[in-house]
Amino acid sequence: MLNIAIENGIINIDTIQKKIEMNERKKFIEKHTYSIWQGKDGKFYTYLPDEDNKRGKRLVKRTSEKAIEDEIVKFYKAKEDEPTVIQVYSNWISEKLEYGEITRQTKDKYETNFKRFFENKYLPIANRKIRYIDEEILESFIKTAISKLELTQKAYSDMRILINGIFKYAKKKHYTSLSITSFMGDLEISEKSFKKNHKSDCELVFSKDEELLIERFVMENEPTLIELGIILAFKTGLRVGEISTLSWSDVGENKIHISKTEIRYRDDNGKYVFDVQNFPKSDAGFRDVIITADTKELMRKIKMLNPFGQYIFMKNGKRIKGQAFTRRLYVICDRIGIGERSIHKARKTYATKLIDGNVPESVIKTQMGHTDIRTTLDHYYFNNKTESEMQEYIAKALSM
DNA sequence: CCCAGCCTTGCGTGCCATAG
DNA sequence: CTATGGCACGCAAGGCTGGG
Repeated sequence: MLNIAIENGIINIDTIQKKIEMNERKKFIEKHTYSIWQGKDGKFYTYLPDEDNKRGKRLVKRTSEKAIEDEIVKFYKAKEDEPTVIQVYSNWISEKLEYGEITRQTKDKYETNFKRFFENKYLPIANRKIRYIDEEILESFIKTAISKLELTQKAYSDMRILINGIFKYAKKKHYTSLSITSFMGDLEISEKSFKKNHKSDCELVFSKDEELLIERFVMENEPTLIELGIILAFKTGLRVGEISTLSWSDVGENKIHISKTEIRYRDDNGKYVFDVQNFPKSDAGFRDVIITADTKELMRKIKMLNPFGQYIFMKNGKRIKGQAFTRRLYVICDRIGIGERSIHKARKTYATKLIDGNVPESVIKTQMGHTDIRTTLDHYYFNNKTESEMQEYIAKALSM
């Protein structure tokens, strides 16, 4: 059983902080081989190793036992070469990067996650020596983060990846004896402790009417490239990263070939780099998306605005970034008085329409670029019907 | 679990229309 | 002619979600 500093059911962070310090302190004092004695003057004495001194040690004197212990702890702490959590973390991560086990984008992700979880203001452990992190501390660390940082399940799983990675690496290097695998196996965390981000269906897709309003709003004025790109998203279900990197050579008579996507990572100076990656999000992402007659018409309109560019969607000679589409869609939603939704919701709307339209699953999978139809059904299928439509469907079914 | 995208927000800047 | 303010986009930073 793990012990945890809990008072009235609430983890006491101060207690845990003290415990970390106590563990460190105990360790150092045990390590100290010279004895501590009280002299006739009532003061406390001990020796500390000192290579500069002829005797190889120097005598220290303090007025209290605690003060002399403080001095011992300070001394060994300064000499301490045992790594902190953050040091283990960065060694682990650079090793992984070196071996090509993770990509640059993942490193970025881990970096922000590490800051978020391990350097949080409630119970940070980044700068603690990893050897003194025991199971009790670790459990408090995890539970504090979950409750104070209001983590979702997903966020916790991100945190777990780091914890497992760091502690497995630390054990391999003999920085700690703690077995993270068995610790995690024993750790019980209630699903209830996680924050849920519940979103209703109408926040996740557009209804038929809303899509119509958007299209009308765009087409009634002089549509810009960005706006036409938004319409394209509704008509093809493409990811925004795919739209923003389309070239005319990708567009065929009846289909659009998807082979590129927008990526972002930090360069060595920490600056963000937006780039075009010559393969889509997943292998299934390579695909030919069938387009209909009205989409072809749309493509003609787009071509008139930028017929010769390297990319279809360009402004001032530069590729338009994915976020420009999302922003513009927000504004359009505001203008026509419907709830703001991102362009990715156009993809979900598209998928919902295909499913409701009884399109064969194999076709839906290809159009969406999914390897498994479950992905589409689980994450892209929502109820975007109005109440009267729903009533109609149900009435029809009941009368049969 | 590992990976890679998407989402949201703040800020800077250039453009444009309009007010002063 | 200049100040001002809205708008749209780029850049950053950090959080969330999807995919195999």
